[in-house]
Amino acid sequence: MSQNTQPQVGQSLLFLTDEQVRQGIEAMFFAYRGFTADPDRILAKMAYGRAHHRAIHFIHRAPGTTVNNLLAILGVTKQSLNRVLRTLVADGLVSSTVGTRDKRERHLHLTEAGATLERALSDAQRDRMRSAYRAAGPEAVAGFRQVLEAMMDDDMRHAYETMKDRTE
Amino acid sequence: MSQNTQPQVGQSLLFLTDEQVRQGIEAMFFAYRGFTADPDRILAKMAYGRAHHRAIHFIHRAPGTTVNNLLAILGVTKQSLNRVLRTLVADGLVSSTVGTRDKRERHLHLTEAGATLERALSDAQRDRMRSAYRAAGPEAVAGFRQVLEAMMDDDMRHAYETMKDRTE
DNA sequence: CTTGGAATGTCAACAAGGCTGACGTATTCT
DNA sequence: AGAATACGTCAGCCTTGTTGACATTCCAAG
Repeated sequence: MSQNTQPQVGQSLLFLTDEQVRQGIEAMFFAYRGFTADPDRILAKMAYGRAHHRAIHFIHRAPGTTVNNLLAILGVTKQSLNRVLRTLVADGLVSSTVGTRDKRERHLHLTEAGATLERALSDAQRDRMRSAYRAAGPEAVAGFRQVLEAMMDDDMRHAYETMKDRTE
Repeated sequence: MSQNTQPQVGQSLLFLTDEQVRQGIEAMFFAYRGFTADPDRILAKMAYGRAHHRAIHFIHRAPGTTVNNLLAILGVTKQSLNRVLRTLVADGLVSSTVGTRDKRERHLHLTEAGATLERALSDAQRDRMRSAYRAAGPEAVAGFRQVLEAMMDDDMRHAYETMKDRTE
């Protein structure tokens, strides 16, 4: 674990000290708390949690997505997602319509009310992200994204790239 | 990645499109999953969860820390932390000793067994972080850290800086 | 046409890990 | 002496994850 005691190795190796890496780990931990803090505050006022936010986010992002697809993106069991989805449908934030080609599938869309909540949540989260971006600058943002992408599991990176490409 | 096709407009405004920011949000979501995946696998084999990992991590990081201090860093209630701490002490991974200066305080340390688990967990997590760092390169890492720091709440940034400085 | 399998949904039970509120005990500070 | 602090604990609640079992609906292959 304790590599890099030789001085001449150059940054390409030197910057990877355990200490450096662990600071990254802690930064990730603390930053994720900030990342979720604002939407969490909004959600707490209603009877919703982070799971509802995630569902709403990705339904907004990929309208008409199927339950199975959403399952894969969110990485939870269908029972777990179903509980969340049921309340969202019951509360009129999400519509679940039977598929036309394959009637076993349900296609999920946000209703007006759902879209309104989505906007409130993502505005809050984007504001923080935007000011972090602004504070750090464009090059930092590029690096930020590069490291995050390299940190993902392969299948998650694939899901991420797919969604990314949809709007580029 | 493909904004800024107009060269002269200036990155300072252009790079902050909603789309760009939202991709950052999703990158953060997917990356955090990768970030926790490896330790989670280890912890699942024992009867432990992410909460135990966090406690162990910060006790390792700040040996002798008090319960109150740990509370503040982790951002949970003492009841919640106590539940975790109780099992860790009972299992002989953490020692809790009465303070010398102030006998109300308990100072927390990892035992040998606790340190061994800590190493296993952080090795797994560091490996992923390290390879992400390596893939992205030193400048990307600097940017990554800058954005994360800008994303934290003020008090968390303070806690983070304090711990960072301890070893610099 | 029947049957097997896939996609979806539902019910039940359970666990982790957050939370609040209340209370008790040491200890320290004022 | 009395207030404040640090810690532990009991009890109860919530969200969100898990398994397991089972029904329904539909597609497709035999």
